[in-house]
Amino acid sequence: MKQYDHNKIEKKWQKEWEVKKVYKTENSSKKKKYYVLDMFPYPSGAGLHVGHPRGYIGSDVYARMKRMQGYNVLHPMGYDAFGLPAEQYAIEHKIHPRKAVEKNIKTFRGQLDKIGFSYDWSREVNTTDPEYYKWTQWIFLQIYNSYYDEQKNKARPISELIKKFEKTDKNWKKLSEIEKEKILMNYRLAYEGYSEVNWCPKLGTVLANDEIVDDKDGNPVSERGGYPVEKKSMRQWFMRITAYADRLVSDLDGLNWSSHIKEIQKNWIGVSEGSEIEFKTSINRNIKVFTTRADTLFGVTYVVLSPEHTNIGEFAVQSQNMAEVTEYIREAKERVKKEDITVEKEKTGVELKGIKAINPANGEEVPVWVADYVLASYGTGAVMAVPLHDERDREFAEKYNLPIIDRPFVDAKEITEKVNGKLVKKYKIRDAVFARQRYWGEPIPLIHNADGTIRDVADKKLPLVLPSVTSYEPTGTGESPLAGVKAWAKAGYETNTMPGWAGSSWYFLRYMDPKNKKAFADKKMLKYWKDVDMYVGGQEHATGHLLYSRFWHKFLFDMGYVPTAEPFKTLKNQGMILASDGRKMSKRWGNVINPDDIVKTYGADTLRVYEMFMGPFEASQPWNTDSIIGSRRFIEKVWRIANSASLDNAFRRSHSVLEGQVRSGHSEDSSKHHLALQKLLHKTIKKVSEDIENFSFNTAISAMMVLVNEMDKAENISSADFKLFLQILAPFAPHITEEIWREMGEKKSINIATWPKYNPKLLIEDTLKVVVQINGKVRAEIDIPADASEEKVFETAFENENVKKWIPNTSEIKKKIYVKGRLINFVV
RNA sequence: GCCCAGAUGGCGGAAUUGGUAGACGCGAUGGACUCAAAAUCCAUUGGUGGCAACAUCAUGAGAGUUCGAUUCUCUCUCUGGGCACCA
Repeated sequence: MKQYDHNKIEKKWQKEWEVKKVYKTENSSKKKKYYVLDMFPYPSGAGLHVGHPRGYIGSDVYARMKRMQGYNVLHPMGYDAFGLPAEQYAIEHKIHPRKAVEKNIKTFRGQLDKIGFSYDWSREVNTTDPEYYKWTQWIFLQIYNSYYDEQKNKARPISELIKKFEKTDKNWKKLSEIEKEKILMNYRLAYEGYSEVNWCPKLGTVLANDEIVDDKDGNPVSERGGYPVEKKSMRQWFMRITAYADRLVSDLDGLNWSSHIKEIQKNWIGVSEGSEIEFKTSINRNIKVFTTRADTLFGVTYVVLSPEHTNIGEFAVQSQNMAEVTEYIREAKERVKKEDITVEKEKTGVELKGIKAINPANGEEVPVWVADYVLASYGTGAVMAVPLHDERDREFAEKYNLPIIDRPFVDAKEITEKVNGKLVKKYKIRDAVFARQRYWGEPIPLIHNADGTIRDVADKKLPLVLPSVTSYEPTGTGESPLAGVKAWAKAGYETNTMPGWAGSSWYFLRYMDPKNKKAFADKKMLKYWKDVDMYVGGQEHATGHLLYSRFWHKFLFDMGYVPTAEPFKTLKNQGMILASDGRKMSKRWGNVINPDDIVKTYGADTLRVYEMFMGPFEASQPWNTDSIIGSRRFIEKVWRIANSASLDNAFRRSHSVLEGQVRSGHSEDSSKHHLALQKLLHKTIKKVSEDIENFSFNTAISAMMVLVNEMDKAENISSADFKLFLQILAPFAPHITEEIWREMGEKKSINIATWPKYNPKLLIEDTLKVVVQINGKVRAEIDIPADASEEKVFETAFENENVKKWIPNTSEIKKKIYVKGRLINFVV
C-alpha cells in the first residue's frame, strides 16, 4: 500500500490548482453568482495562529460546495493594512510602514497558502495600495459633497441643497463664501468639527481607546510608558452616521444575521421614541426637554440642565447664585476631562436660584438645577425630573430634598400635543469620528485655502498619495506627522488621515472588479455580483466595521452607485479558538499554536477537518492538540480504504451495487450489505449537503466518520460509490480527495466536479424500529413494516415479551399514543 | 444595574416540529498482533445495584404544562458577551 505522505500530496495539488487556475472566478457568466466573503485580515507582524483560519476554513468549505453545485463563486481575500500597529512597528524599527506591511503580507500569504484555500488570488486587494485608496478617497468626496434629504429620506448631492437655498433664501447669495461654507458644513455627510480626544502630553500624541490602560489607582495612562492621559478638544472630521440611524435599525429585519449581532447593533444605535416638550421659564428663555415618559408630565418636580447645555451661560448669569453655579460648571468640566467614564458616580448638582420653570401641563412652577447626571450630548441636554418614576431623579431628589409627588398618568401622545410638544426619535449613536492624527492612513483629499474655505482634490488628481516623511513619530502638537511635511502643508492639504475603518467599509465591492481604473467597480460587475451572499467573520466587529460598512453602503445605494441597500445578506460569526489553558492565544501568554506546525505534522486536510469538527462553528473552543489525532485517523482511514482490496474488487466490476444486484447474481448476503452501505452513503450525502448549507460542519464530519467506519468493515465498495463519498469530503479535505480521485482515473479536478445528489429512493426504509414506552419509559423495541397500520403496530407491540411482562392485561391500558414510525406510549 | 446568549459523561460535543439522552471524536481500561514498542484492530466505558437479564437515578438548581421535557413556561445559581447616568 502506498504511504500517505500529506506534505507531498498537498504541495503537489496546491501547485496544480494554481497553475491550472482551478478557482478562478468568471467575470461574467450565465451561471448564478454566489459571493462568499471572509473579513479580510489586518496583517500583523505576529502572523496567524490556529484560531485565525477557523472562519476562513468554514467559508472555504462553503464556497467549495457552492462551486461544485454549479455557482459562479466569488471567494476572494485581501488585506486591511492601514492602522496603528504598522505605524508603531515602523517607529520602533525605523522602517517605512509600507515595508513592514509588505513583509507581513508575505508571511500571511505563505501561511494561508499552506492550508489550501480556494481563493481567487488574482482579485487580491490591499487597502494601502494607492490604486485602492484612490477609491476610498473618491467615496469620501462623494460623502463630503452630499447631505441627507429628510423629505426623500436619502442622501443627495450638496449641489441640490445649494440650489434650494438659492431659490428659497434671498440672503443666501449675499453671504460670503466662508459663511456659506459654514452653513453647508452643518449638512454635509462628512463634516469638520471638534471633539474630545485622549491626549497624552508626555508622548505628545493622541491615543486611541485601546492604547490606554488603567494604572493601579484606576487613572487612565498610556499603555506605552504609563503616562497620564487627559481629554483635549481637537479639530476632527466626522461622518454623519446619525442621519442613517433609523434605516440602520429597521433594515436589520431583512438580514439573515444572528439575532445576537442584530441586538448589539440595535442597542448601540439605541433608538428611543419620546417627546420634546418646552418649559417656559422666569427668564426669557425656554428649556426644551426630551422624555420617553410624557405620561408622567404631571409628576415633574424640577428641571435639570446639563453643565454643558448650549445655553447654560445665560442661565448661570441670570441666577441669583451665579458664582456658585459657574464654579459647579467649571468643576463638572474638569471631572469629564479626568474621570474614567465607566464608574458610577454620586450625583451632584446646584440649583439655579431665582429661576423657575413652568410645567406646561398645569402651570406649576418648579425649580431649575444644573447637574452632570444629565448628558449634553443626548436628547436636548435637559430633562424634566419625575422622582417617583425615575430612579436617577429619585436619587437626586432624595439627596437635595426635592419633592417627590404622586400624580396620575396621562396619555403620552395626547399630552404632548396638548402642550405643543413634538413626538421625536432620539438615538444613542454619535456621529463617527473620521480622522486620526496619524501618518499611516489614507490622506483626506481636501485642501484648506488661505481664505479659510475648503476645496476638494480634483478627481483626476486622485489618489492623493501619502508622502514620504523622515519620521513617523508624533509631532508633539497632536497633529499628524503630515503637518511636518513642508510641501504638504504649503499645498494646504488636510493633515488628518482617515481611520482604519475607511478602507474596510467598501472593500467587498472592489473584489468584484479589482483592477478597474475608471471606477471603484464597473456598473455591470456591480449589477451581476450585487451583494455578499455569505459573510464570515468575528463578532467583535458588530459595532465597528459591520455598522460602518452598512452606513457607507446605504450612502452609495442612495446615490445610485450600488444596486442593494444592504451589503451582507447572511452573516456567520465563527467562534474563537482559545489556547488549551482557556485563555486567548497571545504571544504574551506564550500559548500560541502556529498552523504551519500543525500542517507540517498532520497535514492541511487534517487541520481543516479538525477545526471544523471541534464543535459548532459559532462557538468558542479551546484548542487541544491531542484531539487532532482523531481527525488524522479519519483521513488515514479514507486513504486506507482507497488503497484496499475491497475497493479494487469493486473497481474491477466498475458498476454500482444496485446495478450489480440486478445484472449479476451476487450472493444474497453480500448484496444486502451493499445495499445497506449504499443507503448509508445516500443518507450521508443528504446530511452533509444540508449541514454545510447550515454551517453545521461538525455534524457533517461526524456523519462522514460513521460512513467511513462502515466502509472500512465492508468487503467491497463500488468505485462509483466511493467517488461520491470523495466528492462530499472534498470541501473539507481537498488535497487527499483530489489525489485519490485522480488515482481512480479522473482527469479533471474533484474540486470542480458536480456535487452529488442523493437518491431519495435509497432513503426509504421498508422496516422501521418503533420504541414502545409504558408510562413514558422505554420497555421494548419492535420492528414493523414501514406501511403498517396503527392497529397492526399496536398488535405487534402486544406480542412483545417485555410488553406482556409490564402489561399482563391489555384492559389496564388507559391511553394509547402512536407517533408514526417512531414510538408508542401506553399509559396504564 | 440593564440587555443578549449559554450550562448535557473524565474532555470537545450529538439529539428533526416536544418522542429511545449521550451520535461522532478524544481520553481511559482490557485484549489481539509484536522479541518489544509504535501503528492498527476487537471489546468495554454516565452513576448506583446485580454474575446476568434487568432495574433505577441522571441534561446547572427548584417548580409547572404534557401520555412524554435536554427541547416549552416561571423562579433562582453560575459562565460568556454587549451597554454604562441615553431621561
